[in-house]
Amino acid sequence: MSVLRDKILNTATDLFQTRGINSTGVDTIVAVAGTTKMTLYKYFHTKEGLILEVLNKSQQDFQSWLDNKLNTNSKAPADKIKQLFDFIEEWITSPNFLGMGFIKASAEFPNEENPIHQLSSKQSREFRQFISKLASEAKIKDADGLALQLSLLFEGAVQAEQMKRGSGAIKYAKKAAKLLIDGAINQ
Amino acid sequence: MSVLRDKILNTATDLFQTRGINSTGVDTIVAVAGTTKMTLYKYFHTKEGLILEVLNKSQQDFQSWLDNKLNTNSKAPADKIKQLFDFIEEWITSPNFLGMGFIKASAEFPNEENPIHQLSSKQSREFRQFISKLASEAKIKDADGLALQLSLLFEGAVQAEQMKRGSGAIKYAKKAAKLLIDGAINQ
DNA sequence: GATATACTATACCGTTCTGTATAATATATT
DNA sequence: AATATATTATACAGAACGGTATAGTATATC
Repeated sequence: MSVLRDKILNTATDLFQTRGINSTGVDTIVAVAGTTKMTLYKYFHTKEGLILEVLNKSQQDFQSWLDNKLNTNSKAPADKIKQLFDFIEEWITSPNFLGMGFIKASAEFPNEENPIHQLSSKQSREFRQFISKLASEAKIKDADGLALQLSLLFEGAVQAEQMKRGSGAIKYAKKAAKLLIDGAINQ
Repeated sequence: MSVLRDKILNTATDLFQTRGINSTGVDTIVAVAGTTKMTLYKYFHTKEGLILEVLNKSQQDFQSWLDNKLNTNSKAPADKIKQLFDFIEEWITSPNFLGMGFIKASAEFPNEENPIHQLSSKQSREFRQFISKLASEAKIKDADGLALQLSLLFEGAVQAEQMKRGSGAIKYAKKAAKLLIDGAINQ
C-alpha cells in the first residue's frame, strides 16, 4: 500500500529477528526506517499490532516462497514431500536467513493467553497441516503423524540454526526426514 | 547457601519461564519472592548475572534428574539411549514442565555476541554431546550424527510443547527417535 | 552490652518505554 | 489560490526499567 508502511514493516521484521522483539523499541524502528513515530502509529495502532502484522507477513512470505519452489520443481505429489527438506535447507542456509518468526515470538511471549503467542501457535499448526496435506496427496497413510514428526525436525533445525549460525543441523534433519518419509511410504 | 538467595533464584526461574525474561522486572521478582531489591543485588550483581545463574541452575537440575533416571533404570549401555526419550517424555508431560530455559533464552537474546545467547548455545551443545556419549557407549558408529538428529527431535518437541501445552508432540518424537536409533544400531 | 551481619523499607536517579499532542512543512488536487 | 493529505519535528505525559543511597530493624555472637 504505502511505501513508508512497507518500510516500517520490513525494518521491524529485521530488527525483531536480530535484536529481539521486546528489546526493540518503536523509537529504534522509526529511526532505522527513516521516519517518525507519528507515521508508525498512523499505520499500526499499537506496537502489538505491528508485531502481529510482522508475524503474518513473514509467514506469508515464507509460505509463498515454499509453495513456488514446490510447484515449479516437483511434478508428482510424492515428489513434493520428498523434496520438501531440500527447499527448507535452501531457505535455512541462505545468507538472508534470520530465523523463524513464530518460534522466537512464542518464546518471548510464553503466556498462552497472549495474542502474539496465539498467532505463533496458529502459524506453527498451519505449517504442520500444510505438511500433512503434502503427505496425504502422496497417499501416505498416517499423514498427520508423519507431518508432526517432520515439523519437529523442521523446528528443531531452525532452533539449532538460530542458536548457532552454520550449525549444519539441517543436513542431518534432511537425512532423518528421508528415513521417516520412506518408512511412511512403504507402509 | 542462603535461603533468600535460593528463593530469588527459584522465583526468577519460574517468572522467566511463564512471563518471559525481558518482560519480568526485578521489582516483580523481589515482590513475588517476598524480599527487596537490596537483597537481590547483594547476591546477584546485575539482572544479567541473575539470568545466567538461573539458566545454569535450570540446566544442572534437568541434567541431574535425567542422569539419575538413566542410572537407576537402565543397565546396559544400549538401554540408556533406547530409554532416553521415555524419560524425556516423562519430563515434558510432567505438570511442572514450564519449558527449556536455553531454548527460550536464545530466542529472547538472538545476538550471538550476547553472553546469555552464548550460554544457551553452550548448553544446547553440551546436551547434544551428552546424547552422543550415550550413543558411543552403545557402540553406535555415527554417534555424533545420531545425537544431532535426536537433539533436533528433542528441541522440536520442547518447542511444540512450549507453544501448546498437551501437544502430544513428544509421543511422535519418541517413535521417530526409536526408528533412528534402531537404524543406527543395525548399521 | 557492644558489635557484626542479614535484611527491610523507602526514596530516588537517570534512562527507556509506549503512546499522544501540537505545530510546521511539503505535495498533490481541485 | 485554496484545500486536503501525508509527513516531519519536537516535546512531553506517565509508567516501568535497572540500579543505588540511606536509614533503620532484627538476630545472633562475642
